[in-house]
Amino acid sequence: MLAAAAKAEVSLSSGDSELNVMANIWKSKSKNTNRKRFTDEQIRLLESMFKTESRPEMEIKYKLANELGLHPRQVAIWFQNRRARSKSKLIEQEYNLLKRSYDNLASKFDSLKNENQRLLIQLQKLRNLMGKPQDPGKCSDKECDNMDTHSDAEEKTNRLLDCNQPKNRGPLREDSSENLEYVTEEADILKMAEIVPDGSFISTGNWCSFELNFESGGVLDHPSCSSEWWEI
Amino acid sequence: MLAAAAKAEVSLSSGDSELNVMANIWKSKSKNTNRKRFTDEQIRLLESMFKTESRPEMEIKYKLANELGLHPRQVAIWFQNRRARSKSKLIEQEYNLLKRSYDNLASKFDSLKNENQRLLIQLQKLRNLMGKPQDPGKCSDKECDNMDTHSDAEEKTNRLLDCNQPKNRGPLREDSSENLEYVTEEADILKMAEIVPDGSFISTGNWCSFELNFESGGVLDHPSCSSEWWEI
DNA sequence: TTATAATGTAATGCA
DNA sequence: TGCATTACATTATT
Repeated sequence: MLAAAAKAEVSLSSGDSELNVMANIWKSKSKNTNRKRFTDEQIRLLESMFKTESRPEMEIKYKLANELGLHPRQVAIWFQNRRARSKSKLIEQEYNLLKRSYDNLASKFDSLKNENQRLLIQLQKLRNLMGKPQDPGKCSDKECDNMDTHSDAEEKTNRLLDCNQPKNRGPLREDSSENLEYVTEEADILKMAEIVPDGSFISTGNWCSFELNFESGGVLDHPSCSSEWWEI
Repeated sequence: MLAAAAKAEVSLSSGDSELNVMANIWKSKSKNTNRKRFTDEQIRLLESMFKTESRPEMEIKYKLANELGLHPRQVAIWFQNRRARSKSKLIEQEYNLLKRSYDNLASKFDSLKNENQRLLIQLQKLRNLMGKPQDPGKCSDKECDNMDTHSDAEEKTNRLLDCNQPKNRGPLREDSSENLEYVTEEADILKMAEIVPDGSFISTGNWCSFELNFESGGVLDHPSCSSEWWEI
């Protein structure tokens, strides 16, 4: 036995088959302590303890160990592993939560786009009804600008959305279909907007560039303040 | 180091209860002694193998084991553990990806909301420009007034906002009911915007009904922003 | 120094 | 074989 340990030590530097030796040692150990897999009873108590206190004091651990016929070390390790497990589970939960949130937001986004389109149509119809829609002198500068740049803004939105699509591979698989729908819809909206005879379509540079800015998320800590981008 | 190992061995032969043995083993702060870790060389080869094939054939495993001086079983287990590791890493990656996607979409949603609001305002302006806005039968009493319509829209969106505010801090809250509310919301807005007599949007229930559910939690999160309503 | 959180890794056992 | 679990190691922190 002692020879075996010595051999392990020696083979450390050789870095080869000492693993076998160690494996044997372990096996013999675990044969002695034939307690892989705690019993249900043990698990139950540990679990209930974990529920109230995920990181108990030494004393409690000792008490637990005593009650369960385990070594305090085993109890401590169990708690460690348990914490790790619960953490990784938490991550998964948060992922699912986030996923649902995303889907929800996506559907809202969709609805909002539809509404936007309808509003555009309404605007179109209204403008058509009024033969000569806007006379520049009448409306205040800003409002007038809004009017004139309406389709412009729309186009910006389109571009925004369009360039959103390719990089929006985030929400995994099924999202791609949504993206396609978005694209189609946006194209339609764009067509609608193009009907507008005011010709205020200014293909200003690519709005995608602004997209690239906030990839790290932190930039948009105040997303509701982002209204400036199309306010131009 | 060798002394430590020897100590463990001795306690084994002394025939103590196995718990004491384990205790001694633990206490013997096995510094470098217990090197069950594979060699860098071994890891390297395994790793490079894993890159090309994460679940190799039996034959390959045997060959690897032979080359590395490991048991085939060890090699198989290594691959298994390696796969598990890479999987959990993948989950984390996907979470981050999804998170970015969410933020991205949220900002787009925000922009879209702003534009939507703008469109509403424009519609209102146009309507005001036309002396005779809508036929009374269609629109509700309040909406037919000049800017009040707009205010109504704001109010509605405010409610939408309110129900969303609580989860403003992060996408971590469940909000399955929001969709329904939003749909109603949209319909109302559309109704408001509806001036063309196609009669598609007959008035539904009153939107006031859902103003009671939500506490305005995170409204103060972005006090400086005028876009609080329409907020997610 | 001890203790332990956090992370990684080898191995076990069951379905 | 896949998966959860046990045990242990390593590193960093206090």
